[in-house]
Amino acid sequence: MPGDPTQPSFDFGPELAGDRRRDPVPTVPPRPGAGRRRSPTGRASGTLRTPAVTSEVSSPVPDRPVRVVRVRPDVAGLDKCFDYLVPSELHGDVRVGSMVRISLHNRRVGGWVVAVGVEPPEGVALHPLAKVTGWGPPPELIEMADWAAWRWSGRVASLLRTASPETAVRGLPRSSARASMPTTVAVGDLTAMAEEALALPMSVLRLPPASDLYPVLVAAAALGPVLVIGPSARSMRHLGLRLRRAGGSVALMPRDWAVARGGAATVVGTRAAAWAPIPRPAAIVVLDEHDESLQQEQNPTWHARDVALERARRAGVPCVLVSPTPSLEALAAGPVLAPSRRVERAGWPRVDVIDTRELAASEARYSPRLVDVLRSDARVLCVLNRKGRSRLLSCAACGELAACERCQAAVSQDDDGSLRCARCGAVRPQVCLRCGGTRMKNLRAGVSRAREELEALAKRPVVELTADTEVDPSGVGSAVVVGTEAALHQLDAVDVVAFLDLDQELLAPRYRAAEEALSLIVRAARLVGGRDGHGRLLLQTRLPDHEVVRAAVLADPDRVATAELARRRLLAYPPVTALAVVSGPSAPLFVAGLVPPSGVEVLGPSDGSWLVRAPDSSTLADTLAAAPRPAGRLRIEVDPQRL
DNA sequence: CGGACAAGCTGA
DNA sequence: CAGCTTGTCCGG
Repeated sequence: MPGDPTQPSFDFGPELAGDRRRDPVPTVPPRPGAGRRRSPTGRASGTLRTPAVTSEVSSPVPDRPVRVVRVRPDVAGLDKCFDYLVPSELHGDVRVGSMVRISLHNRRVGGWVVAVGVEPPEGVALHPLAKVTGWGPPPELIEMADWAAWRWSGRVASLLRTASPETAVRGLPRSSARASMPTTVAVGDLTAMAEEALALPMSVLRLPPASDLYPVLVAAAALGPVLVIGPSARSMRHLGLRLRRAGGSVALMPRDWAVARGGAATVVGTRAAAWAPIPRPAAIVVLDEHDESLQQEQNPTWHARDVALERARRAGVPCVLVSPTPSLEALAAGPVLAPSRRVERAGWPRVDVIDTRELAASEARYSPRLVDVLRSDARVLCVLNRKGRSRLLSCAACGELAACERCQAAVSQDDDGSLRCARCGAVRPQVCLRCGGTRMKNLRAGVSRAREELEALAKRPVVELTADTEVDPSGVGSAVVVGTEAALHQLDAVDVVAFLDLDQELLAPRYRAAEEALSLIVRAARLVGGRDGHGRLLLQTRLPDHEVVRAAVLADPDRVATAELARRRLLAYPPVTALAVVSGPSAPLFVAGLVPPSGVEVLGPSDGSWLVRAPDSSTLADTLAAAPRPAGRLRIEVDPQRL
């Protein structure tokens, strides 16, 4: 296939050829809007003399080739840029974003060209670049990395690494195919909605769990080379391949980095694809925007949604956040488009709520309704978010809770029956510390224990599926599956998902518990399908009127959003405010250097960490950036998912 | 981060 | 005081 971008003929792409022909200075015109928001401040500047850079770049002198470039080294713990000479034979290969090797302090290290045509500082002997490794992120992403480092109080280099190819890219594939779709399948209402969303600068598209998102992808791809991000690698790959099969030019990240950098493909990928090197996206779409895996766990804790929003804003292109249950952050960012109530309801499954308060104690854990389902031939997944045999025990004789003799934390039961403390790791035999009794009552069964009990009730095999069990999900066959939420990721489709103890999710001591619980229900809903199928969710709870339960029953995620926003206002939690958790050995020193402006509070320490609360993320970032960074280990978690 | 170099410690 | 450890500084 001649135009297939996945089988490319590699050469130096049109961009490079053009540079050679027209102008030896492959400069990037400074975008007038780049400084609109408060610019990423200070730490990165080092010897930067910005005015000189700007004037150089905006009025390139043709007969003065690139002689000096500014390079950001890929060295952890060094947040500074340095200037280097470009040997004349490398002029054509060096542009903003290029990956190079430099000698720094007698070491060879990698780095990125962040500016060209730099006025070198006086009195410093410049070294030449050691090597041009290959293509790197486009200039917009070099700027985005500065912004994100400021926004999440992190290191620029770590973000540039995310935006860079895994192996050196010497040339870009010649791409003759156009990125847009040659043919469009008739897909009805969803296409119209997606087009409506794409006509707005920013919008939230609330589509129920059972929706096929392919029409959204097609509608976006019709605009040109777009960037589409979602949490699950499998489903993003699937969507991308569908588009490719229909004739679209598709780059699957991270594998097709070079194709994406070529700029003529629809770019599809997971979280890191928010940094895909597509030079001029026509739009950015984030699927399942509510999913917490779109946020990076390690520092800097950037969120793909926020990166996408900022990228789109800077490029002046539409950004669409798609989710069955948009986060409060998304709802705060723009208008919501949703299908009719009829259509939205059809895309959520039927939900049976079992009020366990009304059941006899013996039936509360496994309700008669659940037992009926277990004894049918339906494919059933039981979700219980507790691993092991038991998480909370009490003495059968005296009722004393089983606690750790060393640190008093609640202990849980190992598979061999001994009691283990999750906090300090102490292990002791199953003996009551108060009365010496040796029989324990399970107050909360873990998955292993539940498996045994369910098998007795179901009268058919029950298999356990957690993040660390080695069961091939396809080999489960007709067995009932019991597992933690990991099972919701591993299985493809079932008839019934039963939450054995939804209250554990609803009452979890985390400020996002309600959103997280609804997110789990959405996952479950995807496994059982929409209302028109025969799939069902079964929720065992003592809180049948909780807004999460009501939202699932009524297919109305807005109930959670409304209740949750009121709570966040009351407690001054995000997105009403912006938070950062500061911890680590150097935290006391860092916190001492903070100068909180009015409206910013520093709370703590509690367990060795501080909480910084600001009215908005921009103020938070400015406050954190203004404090000196002490040496030593320091963790600054901006936008923590948990507190 | 990690190399360079200086200051501090140890043992004969 | 050689030989080593530990700490601080700085990179173009």
